[in-house]
Amino acid sequence: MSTAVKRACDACHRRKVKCDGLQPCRNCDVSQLECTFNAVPQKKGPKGSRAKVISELRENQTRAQVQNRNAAINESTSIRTLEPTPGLLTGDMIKSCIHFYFAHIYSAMPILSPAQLAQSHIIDNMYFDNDMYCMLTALCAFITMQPGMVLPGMGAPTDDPYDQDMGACMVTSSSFLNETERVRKNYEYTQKPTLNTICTSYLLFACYYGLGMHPRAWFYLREATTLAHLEGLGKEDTYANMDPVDALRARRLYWLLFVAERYVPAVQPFTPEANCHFTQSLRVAG
DNA sequence: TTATTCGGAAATTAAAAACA
DNA sequence: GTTTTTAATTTCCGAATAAT
Repeated sequence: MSTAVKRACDACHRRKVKCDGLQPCRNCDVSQLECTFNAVPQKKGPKGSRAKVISELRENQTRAQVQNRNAAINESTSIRTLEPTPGLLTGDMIKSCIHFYFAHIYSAMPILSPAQLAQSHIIDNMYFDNDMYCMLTALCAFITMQPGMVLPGMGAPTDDPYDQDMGACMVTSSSFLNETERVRKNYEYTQKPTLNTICTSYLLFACYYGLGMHPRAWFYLREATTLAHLEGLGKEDTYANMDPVDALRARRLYWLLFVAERYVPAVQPFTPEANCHFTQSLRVAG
């Protein structure tokens, strides 16, 4: 390799080509450029304390390691949090809510089938069926906020809707509500909606309506209605090929949505009484 | 085919640190 | 003080790209 010149001219420096150091240099001569040395060379060598640079690098590396670790933790957490939470929805809770539903709600909201929910494998398989899991969590969220509902393992209900048990019910209901929405992000429920998908949207509407969160409630009502139309529940032909039990559910669900969009009062502040009023208004409309 | 550009390896240089 | 280490800067090789 040829030795480097002491200093390359401005043009050779800019062009990153070897300068022969002559005046003018061969490159400038061939290119018919003025061969100049106007650039002021920078001072070479470290500036300031080297120890400072090393400690700064160490600090940066440590910071990067911490950030990477936090990112890894966040990533694993975000993946985990979209899965159903083991143990949150117990068999006892589901059975209690289903019992309460058929005893007090079914007459006003007959969108679930007693025969279908009586099958024991539903609870056993719910962790493998996001649609069913979300429908059950939404159902439990709605039922546990109903006045008179007693959580499994708690005492008899009182007449005071603001007592401690009622508070526990609302906390439980809220956790089921969050669980439903969280797990729903885990799969594309709008791609192949089922009756349970539409029921879940409807139950979310009912929950948020009961909580006085009307914009969110109307969002879910509209979602349920849109999914129902996409599935053709507004056409009689759709029911011809359906299982008779599902057809009955679907027909009731469609008309319940129809009624809810037109007759449920638009704005009400949340109170337990308002929640009762909502359930009663469904009975009247039905 | 020739000319030009430019990424980056290697060389150069000087300041800071280590050592006697 | 001298030597070693480290880091900033420069030179220019050679691959990629553009121009003819």
